[in-house]
Amino acid sequence: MAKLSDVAARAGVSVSAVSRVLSGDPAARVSEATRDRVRKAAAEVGYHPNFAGRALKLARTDVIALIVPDVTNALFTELTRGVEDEAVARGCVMLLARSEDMQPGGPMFDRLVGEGRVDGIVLQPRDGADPQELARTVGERAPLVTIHQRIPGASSVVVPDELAARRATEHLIALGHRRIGFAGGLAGSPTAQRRADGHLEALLRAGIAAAPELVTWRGYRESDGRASAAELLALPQRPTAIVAANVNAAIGVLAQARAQGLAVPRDLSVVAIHDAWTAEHTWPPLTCVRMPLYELGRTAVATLAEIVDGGAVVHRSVDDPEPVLVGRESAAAPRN
Amino acid sequence: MAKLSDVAARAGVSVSAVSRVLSGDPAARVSEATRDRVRKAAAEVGYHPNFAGRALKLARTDVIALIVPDVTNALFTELTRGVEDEAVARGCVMLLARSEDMQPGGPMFDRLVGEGRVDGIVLQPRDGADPQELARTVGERAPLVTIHQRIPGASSVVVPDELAARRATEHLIALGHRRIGFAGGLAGSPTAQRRADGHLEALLRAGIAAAPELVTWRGYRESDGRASAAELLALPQRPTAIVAANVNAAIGVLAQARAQGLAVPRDLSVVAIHDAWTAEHTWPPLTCVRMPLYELGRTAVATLAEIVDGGAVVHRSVDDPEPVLVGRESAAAPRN
DNA sequence: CGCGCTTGATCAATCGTTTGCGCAACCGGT
DNA sequence: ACCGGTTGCGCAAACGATTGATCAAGCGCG
Repeated sequence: MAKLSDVAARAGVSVSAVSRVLSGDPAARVSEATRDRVRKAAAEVGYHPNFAGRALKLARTDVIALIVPDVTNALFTELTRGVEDEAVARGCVMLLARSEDMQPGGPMFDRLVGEGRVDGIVLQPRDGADPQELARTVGERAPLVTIHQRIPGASSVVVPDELAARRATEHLIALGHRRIGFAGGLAGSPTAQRRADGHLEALLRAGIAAAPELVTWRGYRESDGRASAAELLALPQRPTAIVAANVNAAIGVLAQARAQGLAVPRDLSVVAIHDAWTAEHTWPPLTCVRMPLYELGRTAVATLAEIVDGGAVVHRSVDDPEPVLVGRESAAAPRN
Repeated sequence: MAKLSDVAARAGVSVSAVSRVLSGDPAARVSEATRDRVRKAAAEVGYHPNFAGRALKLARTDVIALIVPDVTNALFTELTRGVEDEAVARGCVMLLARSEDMQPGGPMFDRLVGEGRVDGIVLQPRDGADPQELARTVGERAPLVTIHQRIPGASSVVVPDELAARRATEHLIALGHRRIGFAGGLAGSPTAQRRADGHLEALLRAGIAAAPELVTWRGYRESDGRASAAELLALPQRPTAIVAANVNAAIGVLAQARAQGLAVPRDLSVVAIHDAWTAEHTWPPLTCVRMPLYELGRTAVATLAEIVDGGAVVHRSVDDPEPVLVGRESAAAPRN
């Protein structure tokens, strides 16, 4: 692999000159003729600055880690794209990690931050993770931006969960539903709380009395959604519609409905919060409220960059674009 | 962040001594007393060797990249786990590459290999990728192990595609099916070829005449499976069962069957090659042939390590555990 | 007592890059 | 011709870890 001194020799100048030219410092005093020769030589030998040498000198790796609970979750496609696009735009490479492996305090995590392999971390904590502990194990050791959730001392970025849930419920109300179940996330989870709030707000605005038994707190996974649906559909007076707080949970809701012989949307309407490509392939295709996850990813990286550069802790909500309803076929008017 | 000299100062020895103790070289001549003091001091200051310094000196980063066409594909969960486990076992960090940019030839890829950020690459080429071109853009620039597919000059690791397909078809034959469709992968793809071969082999062994119109070559995605099913189910004499060469395609097959009002498995049996958690949540849950993808991942990394250490190009097949049929509810005896 | 050998530890060079500083050469103005 | 001010470039010192070379003791042995 070509190094700086190779380029220097080829161009007949010193390594410092080459470094200055290639780093593109306009304040550097190098003649245009030399610049040309250097650039030409660099191109000829296919020079790329050695990562280790650079990182050692600059105390910076231009690597940021994105840690999510499960990389194969279709929901993370958009988030990941956003993170990566913004990272690339800032000249960084993204290191994608599964949080099972990257448990703060775990061996891999120690290597990442302890050995200085990354400049900063964008973390989406697992539901149920302890914020205090995360603050200790992560926040104190590396620049950190959390997603969906705040932890003490770290910046955070969220999406308008409450508004999205409200939109979902309002859509069902507009279709004529009055008894609407809510298949929510885990009780402790901040997003679960916000989404439940949004749902209740919609009911309130429509003058519909909220019934506690119509709200479950089981989680965002497929099996959680299925359990939620089983609970809601076992109610004496069955809901005619269910808002699933997560698109994966919604898939579980569909499965449970099918298992009970209920046709969607004829017997039960379903609206999910979040959109993902999987929602197009369910039966019926899921009506969703799409969240600005791509922008969430970009904003997270931008925020992280501020922290790395010494900026203050900040909390942002990504409100543009707004959550928008994507109508497919899982929601219809109730069959009186 | 604590460095070697900090530990040295605290233990009252030189940096070289510390380095030798901490690197665990048994040949190093250091007294047991000093070793203890060094280890104690290192633990006290929480020393982790600086990545950049180490990489610079050793010309090695202990990072391997796993490049797959699409990280959110549920199929990659197992593969990724295998790769990561083996990487960790060998003291490496796995860099999971997602974007189109990371694909060979993209700008990020150039940074990865050009800047020496990774020691080697485990690559699952996209279907339809040109082997010659990959050999040029990747194989010549970094140690490389490919998955599922060979490219010139690089080691490769595969799973027994042919056997798996044979098992799938044999299962349907055992259930009594005689007219069996095969929803295959892209025509040029080596795995598609091997799986189709296995399917035909099963028919041959059972003395069933193969009909070319019962084999499609559309690809592994959901939409491909759907198109394949549409094609097969439009045949004058409809197959009573379909083997989907990929679990994602199988989901598409289910969707198409449903769209045509066919009940699975009453009107149509479906068996998929590969297993993934998504297969448990379809309707009906998919009968699959599970492939040793976790072991594939581990073997790929082990093979890559050999190459990095100067080993010769080698081609392996992961045959343990064998492909095994996971019976769920999408396959049954044909009606009448 | 001196020699060779082993043991325990330090010195210093090295990896590739960046960057503050110094040093010529050259400019225009007196 | 002299001189302050620029311009163009190279020298050399970091950054943190590894490792061959080196060196001072200590020991056994004749």
